[in-house]
Amino acid sequence: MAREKSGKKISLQTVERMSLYRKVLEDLHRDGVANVYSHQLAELVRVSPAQLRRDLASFGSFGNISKGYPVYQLILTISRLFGTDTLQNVALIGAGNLGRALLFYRGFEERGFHIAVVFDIDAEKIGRVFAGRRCHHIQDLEAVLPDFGVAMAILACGAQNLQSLVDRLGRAGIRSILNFVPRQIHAVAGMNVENVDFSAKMEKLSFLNRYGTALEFEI
Amino acid sequence: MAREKSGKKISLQTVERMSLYRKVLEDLHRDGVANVYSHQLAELVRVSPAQLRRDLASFGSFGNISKGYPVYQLILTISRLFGTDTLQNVALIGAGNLGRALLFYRGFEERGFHIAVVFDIDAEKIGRVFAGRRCHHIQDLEAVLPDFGVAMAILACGAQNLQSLVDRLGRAGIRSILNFVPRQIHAVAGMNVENVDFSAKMEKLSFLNRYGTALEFEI
DNA sequence: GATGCGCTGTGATTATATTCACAGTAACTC
DNA sequence: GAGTTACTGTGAATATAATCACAGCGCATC
Repeated sequence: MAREKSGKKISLQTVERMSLYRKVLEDLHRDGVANVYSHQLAELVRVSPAQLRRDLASFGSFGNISKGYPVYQLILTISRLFGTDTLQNVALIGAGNLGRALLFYRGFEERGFHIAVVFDIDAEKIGRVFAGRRCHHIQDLEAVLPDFGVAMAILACGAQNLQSLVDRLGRAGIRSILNFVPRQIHAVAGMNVENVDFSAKMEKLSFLNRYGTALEFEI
Repeated sequence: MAREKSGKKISLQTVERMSLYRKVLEDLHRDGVANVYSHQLAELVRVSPAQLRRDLASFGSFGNISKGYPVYQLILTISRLFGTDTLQNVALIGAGNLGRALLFYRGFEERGFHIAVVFDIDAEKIGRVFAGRRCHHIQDLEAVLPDFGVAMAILACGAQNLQSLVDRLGRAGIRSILNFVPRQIHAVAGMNVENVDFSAKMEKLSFLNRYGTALEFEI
């Protein structure tokens, strides 16, 4: 949990919502909107106005009391908060179907992340170039990584020896991992892990389909 | 929020953790483990033993007081809770890079979801077969969907006219949407939406890299 | 320059989630 | 069959998150 210098905590849930806010603020900016009131923005992201105001206030006050919040400036402030106001290099482990889809995905670049280097274990893929990036063998991780100054890695590889790969990444200076592999991995000291599990989301949706509207839940 | 017949609520956070539990329970089952204690399972998913016990207790008691929890039976119970003990058909909208990666992804099938039908807007793709599934034009949504009995859809398409597509899906009987498009969409009445936003997760990680360990947070 | 309006930021309150801690008990020992 | 151990399930306590509600203010209007 990060703290402001005044000692106020900023919760991770607030940080997650901040991504949402930024997303719709980008839309508003595209549409030429210069200022927005908390109740308008809150309506767009389906959050209560009070919560929005508290979230934004948690890292300083930005709202003009009669104009609302300045759209563009808020985008910049949130980007700075994330550290995505400048592009940062990330590494991709695994050039399978998902890995290659991520390489071609433009959303990362738009939000400040550049996949700079790719690793795989499949000899057939080594040396090939995917969307402008050459694929290296995972053996050469320690040798190649320093050239790119990456602090974050995306895991889209197979599940074999996953944890030892994570440990290795930690030793090689990786501080954060976005994990697409549906296995539980354990962060080494000081490392942060976020899991993306499509199926888990589907399971939640399937649960909601069954019990979400009917309030009685039978075993 | 679903309720048990006794009136106890089961929270969505509990449901999300249930996916984690099931994942590591599958691992244990593969390894031939028959029973597991709450503190062991809790350690594996990095959750407190008390929370694990409360989560599991929230839909009935299952633990044997001296053997712990029966691994296989718990997997079955959680599957039933999700409604994934039988395979269910889902629709995929968008056969771009991401959509095709999802078609080839085996994780869905393993967890009870079968992508049965694919739609796209790109004339070049209509009629082609991806991983055994023929791609239909999005125009034919209403005509084709009923053949497959799907209640869930995965959105992996472009952002244009996204909300009207969502409305259309709702009218065509889709009750849940897994949305990969990084735009905010609004569910119609009775519909559930889950968003998957890779970049948002990266933003959170990037934030943690900056402020996660150092507790002081400067504007 | 006085009045009114409607906004933000935030203390106080309520709701929700997590942890603590222990009663109750099955299995195992002697 | 009495004693010991170590577990589960759960009421009580705590911590965290969300909401309410309002003071205080900038701007518009007259």
